[in-house]
Amino acid sequence: MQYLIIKNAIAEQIENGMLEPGHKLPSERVLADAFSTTRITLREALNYLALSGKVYKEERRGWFVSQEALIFNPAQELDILKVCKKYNRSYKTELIDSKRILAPKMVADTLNLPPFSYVVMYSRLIIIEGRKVAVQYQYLPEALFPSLATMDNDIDVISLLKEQYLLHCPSLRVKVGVFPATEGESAVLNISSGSMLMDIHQSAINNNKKGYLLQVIRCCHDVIEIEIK
Amino acid sequence: MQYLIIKNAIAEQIENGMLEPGHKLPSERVLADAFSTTRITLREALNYLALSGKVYKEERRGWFVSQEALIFNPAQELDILKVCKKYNRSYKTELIDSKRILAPKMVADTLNLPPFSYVVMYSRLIIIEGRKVAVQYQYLPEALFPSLATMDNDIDVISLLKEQYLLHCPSLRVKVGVFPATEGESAVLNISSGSMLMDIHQSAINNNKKGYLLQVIRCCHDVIEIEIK
DNA sequence: GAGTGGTCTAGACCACTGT
DNA sequence: CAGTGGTCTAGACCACTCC
Repeated sequence: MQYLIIKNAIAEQIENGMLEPGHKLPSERVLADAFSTTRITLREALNYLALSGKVYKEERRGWFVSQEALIFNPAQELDILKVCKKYNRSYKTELIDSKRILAPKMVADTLNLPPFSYVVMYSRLIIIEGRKVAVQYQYLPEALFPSLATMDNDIDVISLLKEQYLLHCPSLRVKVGVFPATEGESAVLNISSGSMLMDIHQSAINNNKKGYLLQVIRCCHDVIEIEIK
Repeated sequence: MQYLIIKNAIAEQIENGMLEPGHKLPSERVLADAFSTTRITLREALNYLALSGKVYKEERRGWFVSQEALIFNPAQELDILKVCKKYNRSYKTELIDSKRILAPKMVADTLNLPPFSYVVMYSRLIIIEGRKVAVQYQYLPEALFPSLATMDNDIDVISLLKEQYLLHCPSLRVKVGVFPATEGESAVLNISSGSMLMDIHQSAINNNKKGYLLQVIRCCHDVIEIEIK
């Protein structure tokens, strides 16, 4: 199988440090020529390489060498940017949207909200080392955070929680899966529609079974490794 | 984009119950004809559909409709077959291999073993509803289970642990990721080389920091959803 | 042995990116 | 505007599965 040979050849170049994290690979046509094959076969090799987390693709921009994965413990940590800091990675977030909505079923179920509850939702784009790597959604029940309903601006949800609630919360409930990107996520992350994202749900529930935060992180799978201790 | 239209059309058939879990889809050539396209484009649609966990492929056998995912809590449960029982799914395991080996670095690190420790390793194939869905590896330090070294046969590791150790273990340490199948795994699972598998590491460490089990489950990603409470 | 999926060729056109 | 990736066509041959 030619595509496996090509995949391994490129993987070796990366492991030997010939291609540094973040760098762009030569264009598909150049690589196809170099391996005396067609673009279809070459793309097959790159797609498999991407599954292994060694390279990633940005829509219409090309293929890039992945950084080493960040190890993240979603049962104890809400703030993924803190992990970036630990790894000395540059990072940035951008507010995509914030709004007050009727709690969707998934949110209401997770946070044990009564019917017709409103939640405030923030969605943010997470950018690490200049790469758009994840979308983060935070849902806060309006009943517990009445002041939020009147705020349009970005706020630091995690600090807010720490002040008000987090001390009473022994640990987070976590759900992890792998699901394809929605249209919207593909657009903001610059990835092809339907690519696979790692899906991390973290919910903070107090001892009275009241949920005060659901955070959903949808992240390119080569970026994060999950470890729960 | 034609392939997205095809993907959605097939997804709709599944959601409407026209295609039942476990059933085989028509052949690629038939489907390509039905959508007036080429096999390449049709395969692209199916590949994306597979990412979303709605269908899966068996090597050279065809495409099948996925079952609903099992929800599994790896922080509290070692035995995935118990979960099958809960969901009323038929299941079976087959011993692939059992041997005594020098602990690989990953195992020694996880279980805090001294250099040159031996471990006993069992690998098993997990079959649910007739489908080969996962490979399970169990590593037990020989020092803690001296009787195992002389045994060739299959044993129920989980029962053994429960008897000897598990009562002292408050919870398991878990690591989750997404990694491609190795050659060997592809072969036993009947999936294409390099397809994506969900990777679940569970380690049982006692209060003296002695590790007495590392279990690694490598599972088709449409089969399991992970939930940690 | 017929049919299937796995792999590959050799092109093509379009929309978009980067300069 | 040149070059890139995204998508698609219309074939082909092989190895394997299933009957």
